[in-house]
Amino acid sequence: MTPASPAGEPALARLFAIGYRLLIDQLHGRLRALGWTDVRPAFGFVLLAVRDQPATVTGLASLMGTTKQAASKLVETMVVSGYVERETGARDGRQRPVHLTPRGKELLRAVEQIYAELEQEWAQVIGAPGLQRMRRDLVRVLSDADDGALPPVRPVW
Amino acid sequence: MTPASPAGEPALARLFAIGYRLLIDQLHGRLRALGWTDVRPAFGFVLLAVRDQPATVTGLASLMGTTKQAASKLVETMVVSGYVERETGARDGRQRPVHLTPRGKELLRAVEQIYAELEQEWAQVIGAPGLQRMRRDLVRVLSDADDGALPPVRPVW
DNA sequence: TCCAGATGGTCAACGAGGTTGAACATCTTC
DNA sequence: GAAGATGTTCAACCTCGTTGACCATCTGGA
Repeated sequence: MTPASPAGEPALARLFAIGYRLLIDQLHGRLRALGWTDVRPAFGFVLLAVRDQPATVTGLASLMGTTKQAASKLVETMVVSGYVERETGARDGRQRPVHLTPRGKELLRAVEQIYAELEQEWAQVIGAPGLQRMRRDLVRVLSDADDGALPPVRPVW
Repeated sequence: MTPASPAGEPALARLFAIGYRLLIDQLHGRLRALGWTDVRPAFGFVLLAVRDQPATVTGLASLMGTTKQAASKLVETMVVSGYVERETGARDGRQRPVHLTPRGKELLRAVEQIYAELEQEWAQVIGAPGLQRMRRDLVRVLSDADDGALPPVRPVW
């Protein structure tokens, strides 16, 4: 549902949906142009989550707002593509922490590079301060709705 | 993909995704509480599109950024639920324009009421001017990317 | 110490909601 | 008037999520 606002201005919900799609599509378009052809939108969540330290499947699931099963499938896909690996022998024997492979780190670098360019292009339209204000206000209102922390996202689409 | 920004601030793409989900989930939660239990997120696109005049299936598809087949299925679902009807005997005999039923108008009213409340609540956190600025900047940057008009959204999720 | 319950992970079956491909009716144009 | 374009729908399929069941491992209290 993306209703219009009272005054006939486009609803924020609709604008968010369009903005998300636009950024994601552009990011993946440029990734594809660079040869990264097997990257799914949801990969980004995992890449970032395991960027600095390994993460468990359950942790990923709660981060993304999906079930453990869905997160497990996603990890499996990324393992097959060679972006992450499952560890064995963690302190807690039930866990199978996930970490980046060298290829995964390469992809992460490409993603960060491209995404920075995209936000840069936005800054050229609404100005860098406008961009920062938008980010700050969004963080404020979204964490307010979830007592202080950013809620999970479902990487649907 | 929703990478982090250079400085470690949350990526706009992620914030948009969270914001969209939040608004949509809250809207549907309140709709459900009022007894509207068979409303799917994508219904909103159709409700608004046919608000003032009928729309064709093809028009709805291009508005939402999906195939005509998907739009046709969506319309069929809404017909079954009693929110819209297909017209017959349009000027162009191929078309079967879709318009709101009384029940559909009722739902539209409820949606607009609730959605206005939600944006109102946002305004209480970031201020009405902040909300308007966010909307204005989003419209600016999004229509800039699509030569002047707001691009379609895929109502996935 | 040991067992009941909680937690991490995966397999299997299923469902929602999109896509592609094909068919058919109607319009448009030369 | 016939050839192609356009509007709509049917059918088959695919992706990616869910629920339900199951197993392995950890943890806490009797």
